[in-house]
Amino acid sequence: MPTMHDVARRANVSLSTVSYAINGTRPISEETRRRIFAAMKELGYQPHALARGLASKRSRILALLFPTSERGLGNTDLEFIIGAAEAARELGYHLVLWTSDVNDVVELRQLIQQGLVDGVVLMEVHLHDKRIEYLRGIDFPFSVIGRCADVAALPYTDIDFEQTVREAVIHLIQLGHTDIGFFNYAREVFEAGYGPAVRVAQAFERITQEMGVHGVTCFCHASAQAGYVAFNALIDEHPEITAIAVMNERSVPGILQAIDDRGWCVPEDISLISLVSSRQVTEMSMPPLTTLAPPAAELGRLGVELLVQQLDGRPVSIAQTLLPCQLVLGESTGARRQRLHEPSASPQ
Amino acid sequence: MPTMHDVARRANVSLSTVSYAINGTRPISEETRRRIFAAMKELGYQPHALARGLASKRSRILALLFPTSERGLGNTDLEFIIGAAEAARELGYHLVLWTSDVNDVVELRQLIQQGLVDGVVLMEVHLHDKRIEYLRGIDFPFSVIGRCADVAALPYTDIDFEQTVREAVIHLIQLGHTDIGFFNYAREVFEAGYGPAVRVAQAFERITQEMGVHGVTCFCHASAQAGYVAFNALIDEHPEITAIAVMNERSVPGILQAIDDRGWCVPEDISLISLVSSRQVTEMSMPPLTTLAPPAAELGRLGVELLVQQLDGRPVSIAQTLLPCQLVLGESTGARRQRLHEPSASPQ
DNA sequence: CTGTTAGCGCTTTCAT
DNA sequence: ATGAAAGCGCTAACAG
Repeated sequence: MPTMHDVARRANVSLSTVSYAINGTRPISEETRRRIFAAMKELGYQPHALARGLASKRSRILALLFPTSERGLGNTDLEFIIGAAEAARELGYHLVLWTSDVNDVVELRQLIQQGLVDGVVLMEVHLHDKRIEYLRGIDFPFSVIGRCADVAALPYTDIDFEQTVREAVIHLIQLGHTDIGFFNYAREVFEAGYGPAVRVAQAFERITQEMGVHGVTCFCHASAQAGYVAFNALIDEHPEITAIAVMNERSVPGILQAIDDRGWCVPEDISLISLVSSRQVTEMSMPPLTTLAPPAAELGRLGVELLVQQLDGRPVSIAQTLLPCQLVLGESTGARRQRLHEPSASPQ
Repeated sequence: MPTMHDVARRANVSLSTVSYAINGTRPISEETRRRIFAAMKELGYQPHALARGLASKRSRILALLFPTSERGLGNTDLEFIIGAAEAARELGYHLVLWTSDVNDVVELRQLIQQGLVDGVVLMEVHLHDKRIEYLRGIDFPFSVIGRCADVAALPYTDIDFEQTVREAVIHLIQLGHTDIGFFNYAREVFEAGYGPAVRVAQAFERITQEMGVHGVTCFCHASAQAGYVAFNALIDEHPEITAIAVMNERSVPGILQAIDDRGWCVPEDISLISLVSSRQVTEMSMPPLTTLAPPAAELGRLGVELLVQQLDGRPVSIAQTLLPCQLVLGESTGARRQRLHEPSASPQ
């Protein structure tokens, strides 16, 4: 494996000149740089990452911290990760995956003290996240996918939940729906202050009111069974509802089943829109769901870019970005119509 | 940030003694090692990963090569990754995620030449994989999740497709089914020699024959629509079929819809079993599917362990492991029954 | 059992 | 515009 020394000799220059040529850290005559790069190519030279990192005190390695044990990683999380990995690569960084508990500051400190990484990207942040406190305390570069409570000077990227809900509601209104149900996460999750649950709930209230339509919120655990039960309860109490927005994709199969059991059809008798579900997931439904697909890969990408911006010392003026979800039309939403069958409390 | 030098002075020993104490590379008197570790603790010392790697020529960093553009990321892939990441951590290694094209040997070479990683784990290998040829050629440590054609001396781990199919068929037979349909991937995929498609097909043929039941194989693209069409075609031609095993989970929603359109019920009129689908995916169906869930996390873990074994110079005698899928009972399989409604070629 | 020292391959002053 | 040389923090001969 050729070293810089080999390149230097072959190009008839000193070792340091090669270094400067590679890093562009100081002017090199055109002739010299040509020779150097030629020598590099001939030798198939690649700078040694560890040596470079040790000498420059910049490893060009980032860590992506993602808690494993949380609420079960979904399909979207993989896209985050891939997005982050690709962004890192394009920016000339390596990405190491670091699975750890959300609140385990000890492990985080160990990771950082090893001097391996220049900065970290956090996923699944809590509203009051120990890790963020710690990183702020020691002034170690980081960025966040999601948001904690105190976002002052926090470099983060997150989904624009306001826009997401607005677009969903507008879509339904345009189809003629004026009575809209909303399935949030379970009440516990909401009350624990899980960001997305809270933000979407607030947005739904505000926007339905603003638009002058009738909105009914209900909480629902992340399971088909819960969806089945919750749907029936909701419709029994609010038979006027003709469209439902679901924040909680795991409950969708149950909802669909409940609809079917009433002898209803989607979207003829009721429209269904999923609120932050990836295309992949919604395509697994029959009929394929209309959804507001989250920009998962972009979020991962942006998380990395935010971090690299800091590391490369560029101005980080606007380091807070909200990304919109994108309306993907499936076959689960349609024009409001009079239902052929009267709703009945018990199916069949 | 304290260095080894600091520890040495505080413990009143030479720098090298600290090194030896940490690495256990040579005997240290109990008294001395006590002092050293005390000093380390007091200073909160952590060895510098880059320096250590540079000096020892072992970075303790692994790369997970993850081809992104292939056949769309599945839910299982994330579990692979997590499994691998956790295993690496437990073994004292870091894991960098390297997304790249399956056939891009150039990038792989660049990665390796940087000297950053001690070895690589490959995912999504092809039967004739350029990367494997390359790695074998330069004798660089690696392991494989999946299998290529020439497995001689190949350190790999993969799903035991034979066992998977056998268990599925037995499950169905025990429920009384004797006419079983099998949905493979698309014909092109099969003919291109995609390992899982080929292996499962062979296993299905052999096992149904061996068990003396009637098996019908069909190919099907990975979409709900394809599933819908393929199911109807299959049943029209083979109305005797009462159970179906699906290798291709993306077609399942279409199959379910087709069943429903005939006025049939799952599992009363027909049983459905999914062949290598994660629990997560099968739970999204209504009813939840019976599946043979792949040991995704274990595969990832094992891939890393296989690699680390080589790196740590342990005997790698049995470096080829097949892992079984696990039968997870859903509600999509049940006893064979006389169908109430006669099958009809065109639904409704 | 412990210390001394020469690198690992590169960056970066300090000179010229 | 280029070179020489001092480290970065650690490992691993070599010496005792």
